[in-house]
Amino acid sequence: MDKVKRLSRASVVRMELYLEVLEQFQRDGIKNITSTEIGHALGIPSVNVRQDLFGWGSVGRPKVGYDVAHLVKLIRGLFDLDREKAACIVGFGNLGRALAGSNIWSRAGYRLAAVFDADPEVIGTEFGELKVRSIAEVFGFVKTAGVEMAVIAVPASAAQETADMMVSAGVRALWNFAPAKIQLPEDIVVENQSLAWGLITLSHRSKSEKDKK
Amino acid sequence: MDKVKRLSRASVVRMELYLEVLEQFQRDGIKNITSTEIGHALGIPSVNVRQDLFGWGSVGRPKVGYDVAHLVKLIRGLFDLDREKAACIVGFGNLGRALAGSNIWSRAGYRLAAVFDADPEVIGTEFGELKVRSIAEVFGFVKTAGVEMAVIAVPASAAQETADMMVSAGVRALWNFAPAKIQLPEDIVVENQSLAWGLITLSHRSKSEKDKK
DNA sequence: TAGATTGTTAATCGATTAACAATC
DNA sequence: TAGATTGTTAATCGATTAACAATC
Repeated sequence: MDKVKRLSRASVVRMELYLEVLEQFQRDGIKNITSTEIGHALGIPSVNVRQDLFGWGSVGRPKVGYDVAHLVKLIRGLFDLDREKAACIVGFGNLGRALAGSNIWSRAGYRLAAVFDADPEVIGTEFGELKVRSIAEVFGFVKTAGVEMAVIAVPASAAQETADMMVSAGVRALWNFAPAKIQLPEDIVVENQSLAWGLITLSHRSKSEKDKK
Repeated sequence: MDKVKRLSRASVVRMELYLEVLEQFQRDGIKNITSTEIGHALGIPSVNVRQDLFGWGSVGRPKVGYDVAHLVKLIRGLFDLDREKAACIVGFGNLGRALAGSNIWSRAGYRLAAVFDADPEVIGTEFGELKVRSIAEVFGFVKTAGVEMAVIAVPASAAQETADMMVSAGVRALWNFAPAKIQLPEDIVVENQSLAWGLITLSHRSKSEKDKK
């Protein structure tokens, strides 16, 4: 078995930040950038930047730095941002609507192909170019449209059931906003982004900061 | 200086999950729970649970496990969830609305005290019991209402400026949804929850999963 | 050339996992 | 008592930081 090098999770988070800085530099027409400059823009040590980049095909020149365009291409490739991937949202409440209306999709290479809801009142209403579909259409649609990823924006009580349905319909990745732990086969990618957890973490960190004094 | 023990970030995330499991057990009227049961419910090893709990005043009895109510109180105390803290949202677009309408606040001990926006069209409109206020009111309101935390739900281009304003108005913690790195004094707590980053991470993990095969 | 910066290995640090004695 | 489970220390693992040679 080949030993596949893997980006640590911390590294992934930082790389996303590098990408933002790099694209800003690119827009400004700057051709080269040093690890020191990237680090400075983000408030992290330059060695951290170099270590993250090391081993992924980065090519930097001493005294000059890295080629901005090359680094952008490298990171976008690593993250698979340049391939268009079809996604859908399940649950069209406030959160589903907020996500549908945001501009995050294209930036990460996703195309929002469908929106599903269980509420007959909501089904059939239009949102931009999308029409809200019934949950009943999931199986057919996911297969024909080649949907790879589903956003779980349903109540916690329906999260597991919804996730199971999407996976058996053929979806390989889930972005879960329900405050519930979802159990799925290991080869399904689940990224949890429960807002409740974020808020609780914030409460904890605020308290810790206060306790310092 | 006293050496203050700190929860690692990973530990914080797990503790939030424990709390959910514990409160479920509590609703079911179960008095005791073992680390094995908690671990099993979440798919993590029991030793991990015990190690997280160790040193924070947990009291378990061999063969019996931990007292559910005691553990709940312990974690809620650690996270400061039982004290009512005033919060506000800045930016009342789709995301701000989704957050305002969600039920996450009380769970983490926050009370949504105000909503601010810059758009004259939006200012003055009502949302539940809240009226959308003008940004101009921030300084007065934060001080009199004792607002501790602000949600940054404005476009990335306005994030830094908005954050600076909130901090100088007296807010000590920020929950930042803008895909921008905000630079602030060290004693201000910033929790980043940029949705764009989550989506990019998902793209990366999907690709890694595919590459395994 | 001298100085700055990368590439890479080694050392440190912190978190997870293993081991096991204490105890109910 | 025997067995299960906690509490706690030690070992392992992985990520961060330090060090420094290579090189532009």
